[in-house]
Amino acid sequence: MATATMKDVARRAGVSTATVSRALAQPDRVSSELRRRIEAVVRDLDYTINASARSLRRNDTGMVLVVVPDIGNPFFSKLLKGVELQARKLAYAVLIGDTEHGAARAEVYARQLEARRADGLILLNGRTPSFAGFRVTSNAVPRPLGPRYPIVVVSERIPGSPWPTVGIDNVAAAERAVLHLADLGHRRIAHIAGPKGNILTGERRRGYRAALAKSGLPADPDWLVYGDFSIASGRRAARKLLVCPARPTGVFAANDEMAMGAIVEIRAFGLAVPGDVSVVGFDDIEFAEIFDPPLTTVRQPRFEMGQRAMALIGRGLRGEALAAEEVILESEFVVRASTARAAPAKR
Amino acid sequence: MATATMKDVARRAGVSTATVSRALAQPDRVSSELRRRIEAVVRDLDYTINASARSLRRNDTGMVLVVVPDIGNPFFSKLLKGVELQARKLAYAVLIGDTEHGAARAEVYARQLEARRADGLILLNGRTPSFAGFRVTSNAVPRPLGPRYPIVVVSERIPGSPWPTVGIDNVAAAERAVLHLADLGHRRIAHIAGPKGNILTGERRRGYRAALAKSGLPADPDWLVYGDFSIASGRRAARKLLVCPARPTGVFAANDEMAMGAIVEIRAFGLAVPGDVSVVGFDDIEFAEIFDPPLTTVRQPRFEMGQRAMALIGRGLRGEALAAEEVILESEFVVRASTARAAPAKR
DNA sequence: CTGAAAGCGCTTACAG
DNA sequence: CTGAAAGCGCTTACAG
Repeated sequence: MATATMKDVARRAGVSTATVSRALAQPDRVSSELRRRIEAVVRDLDYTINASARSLRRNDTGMVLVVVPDIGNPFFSKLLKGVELQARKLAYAVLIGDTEHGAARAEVYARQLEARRADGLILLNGRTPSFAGFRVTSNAVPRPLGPRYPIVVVSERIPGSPWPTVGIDNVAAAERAVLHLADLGHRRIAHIAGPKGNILTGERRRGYRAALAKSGLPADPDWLVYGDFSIASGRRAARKLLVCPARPTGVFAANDEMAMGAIVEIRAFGLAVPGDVSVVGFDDIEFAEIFDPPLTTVRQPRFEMGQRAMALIGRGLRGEALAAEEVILESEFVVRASTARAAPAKR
Repeated sequence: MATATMKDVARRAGVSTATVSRALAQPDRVSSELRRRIEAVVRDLDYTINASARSLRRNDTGMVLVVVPDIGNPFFSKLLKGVELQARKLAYAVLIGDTEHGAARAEVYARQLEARRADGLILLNGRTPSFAGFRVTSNAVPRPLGPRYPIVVVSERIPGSPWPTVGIDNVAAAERAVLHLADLGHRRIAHIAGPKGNILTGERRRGYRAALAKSGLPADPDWLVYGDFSIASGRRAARKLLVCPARPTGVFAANDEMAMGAIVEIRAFGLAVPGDVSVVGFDDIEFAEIFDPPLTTVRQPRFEMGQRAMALIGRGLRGEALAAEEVILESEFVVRASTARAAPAKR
């Protein structure tokens, strides 16, 4: 049995497809008698509109695409809920694409946008998709000059991009986290950074260095180790730090997962957290609070970040031009039990 | 500047749109000279096919929809990666819809399928969408008899549904978990169950009861508490259990988050885990291993579940009829440090 | 190997 | 308030 089309509905209701279309999209432009009749037939035939046909005709889709580097990361899932909520308010559906940290997948999803399968794009992966209106064509004419659809960047800033960005002040937040360790008397403070290419890595590392400089603390290159935001990489990083000639007593990790991994490894090494080593994370994911010890960390307003991003998309969708403004939301430093005063003996 | 269409490409390459279409979809059906010329123009104009137009014409979309009850739950995110991997192999893109445990959102997403925005559907939320070909129409003729697109159910079985289901044997896995506690000498074993309507809740509760019966252990109604799979609900449940007249020494939680929440609360109460109370979880999410204590739990082959589900969809997409078979994958019981022998004094 | 033409299922000015 | 008709951008038998 073939799916019913609008034509079937029209025939059965004894009206034109134009009227059916109106009855569904703008009910008050149709007499109430016809509307009722049409609605009955729609139910009867179990009619559902063909989204492709409507999209083709109206040149919009009612969908927004969100490109995420890793859907398994709790940081993103909460943010996505914010996007969803706002999208619902605006009557848009959200299409999520997981790039698994890869550029190839990111291109695949971005192409969905180019193919007009979505009306807007939220980028969480810090990459400019190659389409995005920047390509210089073979005859050296840069075209088109602007994107044809709203794009908003979240969390992982894309320097020089023409799109609005929603995020926090990572440098300041990182600096504050490290100053907290310094205030507690720690003088050998290490940093477990994110992956090297990542923009957040640079920003948080900058905050780390600034705090060391401000506090007059040394910056031993051994104390800077790179991870990839995973628990496993936090463990690996900690193993390196633990065998440093000058072992750090404070560690600032660029996210909570790496902080947790580090703590597990520090304890396996026979040291106490925070007794021997204090550890600070970043993000404040749900598990941070119930981890042992509960993690001192930087809380990002993840839900709000998602909401704001989608709200911006909504404005773009309504025809407003989106400037390259930066929306900087407040982060919050949350002190829990993974940090403590440095042991006097160690100083 | 308007987006280039196939017509623009055709004109500029001096061929018909038919040839452009072929050059893009079936390159070897076009002479290599033309193919090259067309490809150059495509690059030049930055042409991307209009997915709506193609979908409308070909009556397919190259997309598969996955309906998830909660994208923030690590159980699902890993499963989604399995879906993604397999989808990529089959050249399909994955559209994820988060229902946030609600029926309303589930309907919204399911409607996307009805509207032909996807070619197949993977249901992780244990609900039959109201469309799905089961509705009885107003004139009492049940139609259509079968779904018009492949549907696969994962994890949360839908009893009586005509679709293939991928999952584990939850009853057996739960029974095994509880027998583990019984074997350790625990005689007062509680269960933190999932939410009441959920199918998994019933299955795991059944396993719990079967194990008690087999071990000749009492089943105090006070020891059965319902949660909602969240950390917070695990904490609430533990608070109830801790004030039972006959306090349990073993707890089987229906997922890892609730187990973790319970452990936090048990410790806050002044008891040791596993010293005073042993706790078993379910799922083996990433955090289970680095939790303190590392969680004894049931490992579900999440990635494989996703892969298998998508593989089934793939077969359906190739025209094969999908039977209502159950694909039962092996789970694994993982013993870690959250369980220990019952204290003899307590017996 | 290539093109002319029909048609996928809608929406929307336009006319009445 | 309603309908006839054009057209959105593709694909694909069919003919050559």
